[in-house]
This record gives sequence, structure tokens and C-alpha cells, in this order.
Amino acid sequence: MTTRTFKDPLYEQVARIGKALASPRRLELLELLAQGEKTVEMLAAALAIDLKLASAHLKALAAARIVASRRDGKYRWYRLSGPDVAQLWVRLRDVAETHLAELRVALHAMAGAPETLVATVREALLAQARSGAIVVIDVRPRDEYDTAHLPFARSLPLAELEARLAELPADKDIVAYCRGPFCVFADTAVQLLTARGYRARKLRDGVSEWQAAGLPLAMTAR
Amino acid sequence: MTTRTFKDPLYEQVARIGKALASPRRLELLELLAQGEKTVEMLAAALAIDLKLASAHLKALAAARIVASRRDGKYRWYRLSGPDVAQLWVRLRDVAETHLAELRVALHAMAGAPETLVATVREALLAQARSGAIVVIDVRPRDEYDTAHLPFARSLPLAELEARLAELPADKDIVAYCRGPFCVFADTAVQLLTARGYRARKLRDGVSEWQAAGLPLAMTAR
DNA sequence: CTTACATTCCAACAATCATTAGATTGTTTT
DNA sequence: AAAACAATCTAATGATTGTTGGAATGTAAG
Repeated sequence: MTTRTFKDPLYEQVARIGKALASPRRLELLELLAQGEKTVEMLAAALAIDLKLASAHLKALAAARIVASRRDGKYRWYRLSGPDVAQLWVRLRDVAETHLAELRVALHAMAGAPETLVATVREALLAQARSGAIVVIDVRPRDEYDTAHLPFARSLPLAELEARLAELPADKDIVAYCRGPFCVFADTAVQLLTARGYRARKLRDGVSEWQAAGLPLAMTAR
Repeated sequence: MTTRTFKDPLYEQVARIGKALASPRRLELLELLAQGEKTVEMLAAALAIDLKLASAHLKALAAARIVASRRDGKYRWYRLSGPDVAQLWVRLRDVAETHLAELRVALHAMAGAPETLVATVREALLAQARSGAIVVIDVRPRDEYDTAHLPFARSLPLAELEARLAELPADKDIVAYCRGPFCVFADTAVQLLTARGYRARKLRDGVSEWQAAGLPLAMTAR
């Protein structure tokens, strides 16, 4: 059949992307890269894996063309090939959460499940943040905040949170977010804040989820 | 690090879906199942592969919970677990097309690339079909049309097209669509119609692409 | 009950993939 | 030029996957 000779290469090409998404390590790399450019060293450290292994996985992602890289001196900086790649990660995770009960169980068990803000309140949250009724804090590292953050969010990296508590108003609700539903930074921040008497909640979204919902992001001007 | 013991299972679960998307055969199965329920036999025939192999791939898809099945007599009917799975396939294919030049080349070479209607005209097309200015034909098998089709589309399966040419008005533009960008039915239909003096064009969309664009579908009442 | 048939299970093989260790390539610093 | 360092390449391993053939299961029809 002549059709097969035309069709097979098409599905094979798409499967290249599928193969890139077939490893938990590579998915974690994608999620990190969705926060901004990183070096191999940074990524390997974040995943707690060998540098060579991180390099090999990045090579696989680059072969599927969903990550790109540039060299800057001794370092090579990796990034996602486009915003559509971050969206794909969000969609893939959504499908997994919808259909895999095991994932929902694991998510629930993750951080003792503090009160979490869900999807429906995004616009309301934005309005409250705009009016100053609540304070939204981004607890990721500063460079990730600079790359892109939620509108009206203030950068307060988890590592500095305890030392900079004085910056937070005691009389307002605080909403913390980080890299997304799989990231525990915001959970930790909420625990710490709650222990210190603040009213704090976690927002499930990271910047990719926020953008996937069609809402705008902000970035630090340079 | 205690974080790893929590995080690893999360990415592993999502990677289950990724693994399911890592094979060209399984992707083709997903696209077919997006058109409606099928038996193993039908799927194996469509892919021109062994029945056992089709069964094995379906088992892999079922293990990732993105397809489900039911038994009816001697047959087992497979279906997608939800509309989000078809959407994921569309997004995955879009990312592949955006970032893989090889796929764009293969797509272009596929059917001699007849004049193809692109994304931006969807609403306009719908309006023209509604007003009767053009005729939209669904050249997929009848049962797929019954499951879901574009609004105002008329079923005219490719296999019956030649015999039923009289049903088409000679003075109107005809737009043919099939299972999506990877399907050649509409290309073949356009070739045949053009050869017979009709003004015919292909619509790239299938029902999943149409739905992913946020537009409504219709289905045959039973 | 036997036969026919759709599908799955099991075993085997080759091919591919993840991971690790050691050697190598570029680039910067001294 | 030499030393230091980031990253990749090569080779080897064990594990996983795709595919095929043969046997087994479940259901419907004779």
C-alpha cells in the first residue's frame, strides 16, 4: 500500500516528541526549563543526578528539538524551544492527573495537602492582588522570577523567606506559588508562614499553568 | 533528600502517559480512536499490522489509561478515555510540526499539497457552510461521521464518492475533510472532484482539530 | 458439545534505552 | 603554555521495549 510509505514517517516524527516525554527525568528537566534558562550543572544539581546523565537527557530533548541551547563562555545554557513546549508539559500532566488515580494519590500525599487554591479562582485572585487585598509571593529563586512571574507577584525566594518575614504585612492574606503542582516550595513557604501566624495559602499554578489558562505574565525589565 | 522520594513518583506517573505516546503505531491508534470506537480487528487492518501487535499496543495504551474498552459479544471495542486525550494528540502533533522541519517536509510531500484551508478561516468556513454558499463533505467512513462531525457537514465516504457524485452541486465550492492533517482521504477526494470539474478544496482539520480550536461538533442522533 | 472466531497470554528474540565510568573537547584563568 | 573547569563523547552494562509465533481464553453460532 502506497499510503503507508507516506503516513509512517509522519507518525514517526511525532513519536520523536513522544519519546522525549517518555522519561520522568526528562519531564522534570522540561519543567525546570519552563522556569527559565539553566546550565547542565544547575539542572543536574536540581535533579540530584550525575552531570553526564543530565547531559545525555538534554541531548535526547535537543534531538527532539524541544530544547535548544547556547554557549556562553564555559557554560552551555539550555532553554525550551518555545512556549508551546511548556504548554505541552502542562497538558500532558493534566491528562495524567485526569486518568491516573495513582498520580492523584501521590499528589495528595505529597505535602500534607495544605489548603490549595484551584483553577476557578484565577481571575478573582488577580483582581485581589491588583487591589492589594492579598499579597502574592513568588518563592522560586530570583532569576526564575525575573524571567517571568505572575502579575502583581513579589519575589520572596524560599531560601530568604525566614530572614525577610518583616516585608510581609501581618494583616493580609498571603498567597504563595512556585513552579507548579509538583513543586514543594510553596508548600514549605505556607507551612513556615502559618507557623509564624500569617494567613497563608498555596496557589497550585506556576507560570506555565497560569499562561496555559490564558492569563498574562509579567517579567522584570532589564 | 526527602523531597526526591515525593517528587519522583509524580514524574514517573506522567511519564507513563509519555511512554504511551512514544511509538508511531500507538499514535496512529490514538488518532483512529479519536474518530470513534473501534475493534482490535479494525485497528489492525487500518494500520496494516498483525492483530497481536495491535492488541499489545492497545494494552500499552490501556496501561497508561488513555484508552478504555468494553466487550460486546465476540468483539472488544476500544475508545479514548476522554476528549482530553484527543486534544493531547493534537497538541503533540502541533509541537512536532512547529519544531521538526522533517515533519513539515514529509507533510508537504504527502499528497502533492493541493490547496489547503488553514486555521484562520475556520469561523468563515462555518458561516459559509451555514449559509449554503459552500458544501462541506465528510469523506470518512459513515460510522465516524455518526460519532461526531463538523456542523453542516454532509457524509460522503470516499469509497462512495464516485458513485454519489450526482448529490453534489456543480456550481458550489466543495470543501472536503477527513481525520486530520495526516489523513489522505480528503486529498484523494479533492483530486477526484477536481478531475470531474468540481471546485474542491481540502480542510486540514479533522474533528479533534476543530474541537481543539474551540468550535462545536455535531453528531448523528440515534 | 463442538466449531469458529476475536482477542489475549506466554515465550523468545533483536533492538533500543538508561545509567555509569573513563577519556576527550572546548573555554577560561593563571 | 599549563591548569581548572563545564560539558560531551565513547564504550560497556543491565533493563526495557517491539515484534513474532504458538498456545490459551472467552464468546457466539451450529
